[in-house]
Amino acid sequence: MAGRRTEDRPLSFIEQARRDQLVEVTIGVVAEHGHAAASLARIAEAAGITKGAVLYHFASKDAVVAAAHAHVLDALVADIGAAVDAAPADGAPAAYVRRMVGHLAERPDHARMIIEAMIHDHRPDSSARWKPLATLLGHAREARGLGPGPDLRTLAIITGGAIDAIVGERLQDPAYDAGAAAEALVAMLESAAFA
Amino acid sequence: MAGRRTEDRPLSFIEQARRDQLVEVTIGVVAEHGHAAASLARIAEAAGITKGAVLYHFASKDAVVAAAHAHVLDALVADIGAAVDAAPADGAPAAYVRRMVGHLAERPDHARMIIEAMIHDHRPDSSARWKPLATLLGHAREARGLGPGPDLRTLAIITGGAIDAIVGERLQDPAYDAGAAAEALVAMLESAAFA
DNA sequence: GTCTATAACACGATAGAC
DNA sequence: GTCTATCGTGTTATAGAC
Repeated sequence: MAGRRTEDRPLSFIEQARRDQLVEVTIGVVAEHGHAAASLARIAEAAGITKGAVLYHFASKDAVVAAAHAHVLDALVADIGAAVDAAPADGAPAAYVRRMVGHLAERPDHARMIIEAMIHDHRPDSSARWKPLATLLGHAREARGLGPGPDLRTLAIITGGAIDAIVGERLQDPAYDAGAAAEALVAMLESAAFA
Repeated sequence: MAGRRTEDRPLSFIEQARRDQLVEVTIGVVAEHGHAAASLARIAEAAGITKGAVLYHFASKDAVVAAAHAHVLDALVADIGAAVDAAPADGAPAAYVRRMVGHLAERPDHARMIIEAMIHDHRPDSSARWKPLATLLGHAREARGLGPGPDLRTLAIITGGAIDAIVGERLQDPAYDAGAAAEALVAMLESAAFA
């Protein structure tokens, strides 16, 4: 054991910097080659160091990829959370859709990383995906003084899938106007939810 | 070269049967473990033969998986094509959505195989996905005597993504009513396309 | 803190026995 | 037509030099 980290002592500044760098290049590698082809050798090469050095800073290859995944997910929830909090209750669903599309369209690497991660653990609790939007839709309906309407779970699932497809199209065709598509989706969603 | 097939002579009946069996088990293996983990060894084990025997019937591992992919795709397009052809022009988009959700909900293995395949070649021409539905929407609009409306490409992309999400939810929660979700989606689509 | 060297294994594919 | 045995490569991870 040549000094390999096992304890939970605080990270030194330079060690934190190395980890940040590795997370950064791992996002790029996964985005470009996919999760399956993101080998330790490729990550190390992209970072300009050796495989052994990577495994000094992280316990395993999966730990590197998990850290990269957590990083992009944190950025996503922070951005969407701020946008939703800044919107009035009856406009929160629209803000959610707009910011989700905007965030991922602005960060193609993050979008691809999230897609790859959703694929890799192929038993993700899908309710984690649609619950937040379903909750926002429920509150928005209350704020507008409306009674019960169409199934919010289905509405949230449809909207989530539509967001993925818009972002995916934008990834493949950078000329595609994802913002306009988001507006079309918002119009469809509000017309269905607040009919 | 121990008799390995390289020519295009017709397949014998038993050879065709072996290929069909291998395609069948490969669909199951890919659906369960994912494309990346669908190794030659696993496919061979699932079929009850050895790796060498698999590679006698197919030129490579990729050829086995490609054959399995082609099989599920053929079944999909045949089923959806028949449903669309049987519907009137102004009802074709609804028939497309209903049959797509129905077909994939009834065949979880096929659905997972298609998902995995879309992931694997991660530069698929996405227009192949939305063009057919966009065309149906255009014809339906003409059949109803309507003028130009919202962007059909975006409408088709949104609908396609929503279908994927509904099928995905159904895969994870077999109790989820995919049929009702398809009806909700059809209502949203028609209200947006034929407004 | 980073390196080299290597262990131990899974992969796809081929060769040749039977 | 199917087998065993094997080659060559790529993989994660560890051990130990520096």
